[in-house]
Amino acid sequence: MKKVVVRQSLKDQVKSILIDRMIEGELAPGDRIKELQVAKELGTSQAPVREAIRCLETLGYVEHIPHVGAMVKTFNRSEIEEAYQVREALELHSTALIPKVQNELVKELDEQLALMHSATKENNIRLFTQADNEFHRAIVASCQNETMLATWESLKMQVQVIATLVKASMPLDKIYLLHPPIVDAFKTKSKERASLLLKGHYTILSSYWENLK
Amino acid sequence: MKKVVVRQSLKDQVKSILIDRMIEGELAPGDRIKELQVAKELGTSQAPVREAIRCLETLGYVEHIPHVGAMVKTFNRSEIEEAYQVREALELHSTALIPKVQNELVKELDEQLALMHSATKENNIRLFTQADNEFHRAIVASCQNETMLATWESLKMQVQVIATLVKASMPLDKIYLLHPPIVDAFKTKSKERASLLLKGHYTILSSYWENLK
DNA sequence: CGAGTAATAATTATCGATAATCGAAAAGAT
DNA sequence: ATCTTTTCGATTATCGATAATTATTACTCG
Repeated sequence: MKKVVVRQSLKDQVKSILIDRMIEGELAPGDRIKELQVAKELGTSQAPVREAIRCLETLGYVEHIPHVGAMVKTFNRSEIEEAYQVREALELHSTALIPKVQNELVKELDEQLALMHSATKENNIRLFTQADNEFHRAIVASCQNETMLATWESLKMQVQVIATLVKASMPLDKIYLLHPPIVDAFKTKSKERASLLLKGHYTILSSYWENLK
Repeated sequence: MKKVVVRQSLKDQVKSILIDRMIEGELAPGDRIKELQVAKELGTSQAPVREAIRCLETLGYVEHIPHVGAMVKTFNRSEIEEAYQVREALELHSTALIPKVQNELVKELDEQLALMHSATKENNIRLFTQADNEFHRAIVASCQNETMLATWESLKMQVQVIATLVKASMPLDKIYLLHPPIVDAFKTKSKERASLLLKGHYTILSSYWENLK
């Protein structure tokens, strides 16, 4: 892998740093992000920080109120449910759009399945979630529609929240078991069956989510 | 209607002006947008213009290359096709999600149907496209999912392009005729049938689009 | 004591100027 | 003549400072 000179704009660097802080939990939902404060910490001026924040805003990571400021976004129940429904729509249609099921896809699904399986044994929610995400992402990616994939990825944050919450209360092995049949359907080139199973997968997870009150 | 004092940030004003220019055709796809030039024209500094452009970028209206500048986005064939597929996915799933078909929806669809009909007679593509858009928007809106609607609307620009092109070559009355059956299906509360017809509508339009070469 | 109002502090929004970067044109080398 | 290097103009990216706005506190008057 070539390591070319890194020439990243300050805006991009600030953005990365802020995202990292969110992942690490240093920046929790509801926290204020003050432009000048961050600028001072990172040794830049206000401008790049401001741009980075606006960028995070469009990604749906922060909420911005004019003349007041930005804060890390907190998702309410309905926003999360909504995002999940959109995600389902995209995945089901993606499945239908796959021109011809490639071995590449099946291979990727099998790999993520294995990762999910081992994460289940260790009860590692973080690892499980990651593999789960890659699993579903692979399906969307395989329909060769960049716009579809970009749209799907724009829901990442909301799905992250629901995933963590559901997985904390629903045993990982139960979630895991929803996936192998889907791969089997793809292996037999049966897109219709895969689509149905995927739909069932969402129905079951939704009902678990409903009971989380 | 109350007319409260309008206090719009410069960024928002610049954004509106630039969008207007795009609609009016003063800013055509491929045109450069130079920050300082626009700032001078509008009598502001560079900063608000810069923010406005970044905003348009995330809306997908302009393309921005670091250190080079922004230009009005031109969509290529595949981007347009892709957006159309995503839109189909969202509309089909929205139909399935509608909890109970409300009279409100049917009424709205009927209204837009009438507008499309009169636009057909006058052969007014602009008016037809607008009604057509509202028709499909109403379906997505009726599933009560704000995220779904926002996602759908994010594809506006690409769909605008395909709509104009297809309608220039396919007679409006043929397009019009695809819609009444959908409304009928909703009237009889048959979501499954509506979904199928909607799918057929997209299949037919896609095939027309394919032949446009 | 309490409601309304003025002063204040904190923060964003905007500005004008400068630095960094890119693309094209000019100059030089082979 | 062609390719590379240098220079230059144009434009974006960043800076530090100021204006505008909001939220908070302190204050006045009944």
